[in-house]
Amino acid sequence: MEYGFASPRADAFPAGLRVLVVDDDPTWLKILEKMLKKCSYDVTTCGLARDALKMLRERKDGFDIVISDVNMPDMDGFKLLEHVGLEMDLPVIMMSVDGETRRVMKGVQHGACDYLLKPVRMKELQNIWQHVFRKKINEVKEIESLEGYEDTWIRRNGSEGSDDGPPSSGGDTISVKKRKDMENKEHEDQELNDPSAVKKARVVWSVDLHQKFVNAVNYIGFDKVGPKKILDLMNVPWLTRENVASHLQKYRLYLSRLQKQNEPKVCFAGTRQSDLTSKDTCGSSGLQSSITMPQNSVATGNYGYCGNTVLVQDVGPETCDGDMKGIISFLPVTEPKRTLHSDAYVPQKANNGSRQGLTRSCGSLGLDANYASFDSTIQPQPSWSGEITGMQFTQQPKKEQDPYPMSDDYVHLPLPRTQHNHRQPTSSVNHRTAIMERDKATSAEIKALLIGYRSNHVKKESPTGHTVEPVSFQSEADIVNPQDFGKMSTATSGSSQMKNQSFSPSSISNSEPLQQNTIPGSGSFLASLHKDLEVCSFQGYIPENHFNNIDLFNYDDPAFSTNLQTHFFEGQRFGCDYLCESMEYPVMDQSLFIA
DNA sequence: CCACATATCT
DNA sequence: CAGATATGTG
Repeated sequence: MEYGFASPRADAFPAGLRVLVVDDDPTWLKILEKMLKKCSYDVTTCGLARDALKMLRERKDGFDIVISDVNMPDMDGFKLLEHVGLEMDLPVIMMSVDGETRRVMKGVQHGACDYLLKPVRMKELQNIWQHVFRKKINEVKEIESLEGYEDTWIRRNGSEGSDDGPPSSGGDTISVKKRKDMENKEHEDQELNDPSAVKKARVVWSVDLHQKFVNAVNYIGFDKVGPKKILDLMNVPWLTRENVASHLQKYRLYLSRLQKQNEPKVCFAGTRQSDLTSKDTCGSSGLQSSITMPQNSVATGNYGYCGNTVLVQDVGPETCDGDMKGIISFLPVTEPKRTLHSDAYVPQKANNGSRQGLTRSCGSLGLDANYASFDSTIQPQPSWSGEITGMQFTQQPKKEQDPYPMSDDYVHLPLPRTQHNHRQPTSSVNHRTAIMERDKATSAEIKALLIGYRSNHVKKESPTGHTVEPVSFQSEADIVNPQDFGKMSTATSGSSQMKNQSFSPSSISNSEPLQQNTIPGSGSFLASLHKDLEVCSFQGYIPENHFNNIDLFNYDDPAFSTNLQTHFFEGQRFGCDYLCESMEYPVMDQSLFIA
């Protein structure tokens, strides 16, 4: 079966993979070209990012993958990456001479599917096709995940503009549809001419969909969510308000359950983070935190499970340094959520009470304190939202139970995917049509590992039209002092405290940071989570490709991804560039990685 | 009537 | 259990 590669030589895949290499250094360009050709790839080189972009735009389906240098005079490699991610959803591999983590981090955050260090080795190039392949697979999965929607899904084809992706292997697509049609037919027979009697197709909240949902929720702000708003934000045509409402109901339930679980153990072990004002530049700080964190936690012996512990153990300290892969896996970034003013803890109607509490606590989970200071800034989202254990958004019932749409990159690189999924509001939605046979083995293995989140960014405007804080702000506030990670611990269920935060950055305290998840033995949630992690992540693969890390990362990643996405999205929305500058994702949800 | 929360059903 | 649907409220 073909994989939908537009490549003329799809049959010989990966030979013929169309690679676009962008590097301002002609020497490198030559070298790479040679190497790539040796791999039987169809190589196109380009010395200017601008030209590359132009080329890509002109020949939308002309390439399968892009390899770009980071440092280029005319256009920052990241910028290019960003554009590619947004406009054509192609896998992009970044490369540079130095492996400065911050840079790599940035690349990753911008959606690079891999990051190569020069000199690039043949072996690495030989394997780049994996990214393309993986992407294809993901696309397929995505489609599959829509099967549950029966006819509704068809609309996707029509309504969504698709710039995306290579023409699918229509055959499969069709077959998928066919099946649906059949199903519908059956129903129709029963309900014949009374359309009103027809039951609505059940919405299957795939990881993906859920992801969007969570994104929307976060975006709106926990205390302000409403089905309608979410629906709008999600921008999923066939979804109804009821669907969302229902899901929201479950979601809340889930969250409150979660909260309850952790609530009891309240304690303060957090340290004050007296001044966060340090003006660290994004990426770096995030990175730093992530990297250091493990060490700290280990050293400190504190709640070792500050998430990364697991990773630490597996990865080994060395990783904390040069090894990108390792680092990346630490990327427990999380992103602050913007909220209209969530700190304002506006008491709502009585019946909202519970929710409020929830909100609050969620906040606390995510270093709320840090964000609390700004009004319409960000708010950490309940990172655990939707992940793992509890709320199980459907694992697609269909074909093999691959619950998680694979994300592009996991298989071999530990890069969380951020990328290409972010689309401009307008161009939104990918249209994936390719369907291919799934590599069973692969999927089985990876299966639960990742939750590829695919973002779909939210719509354009904040519904309320409120403005967004300057990002820089965010950066400062969000940055988490690595040192504090080791000490994170529980806190009261934040609510009370949070709401009274005196919104001043300096007073930010970390006292109630990761509370819930961090709590030792705080319940089965953790326990089970841990188990899951172990089971899913390590089985069999540890030794390989940093899998362990990525696995972990992705595994519970919905939150992360969400965050990343959101953040990214915001970046786009608000201009963009801040992304590059303030991409730092505070480390936080390590709790999710509890060991 | 709408949007929402909540309860209950499937 | 997840999601749909019914009911009640503002």
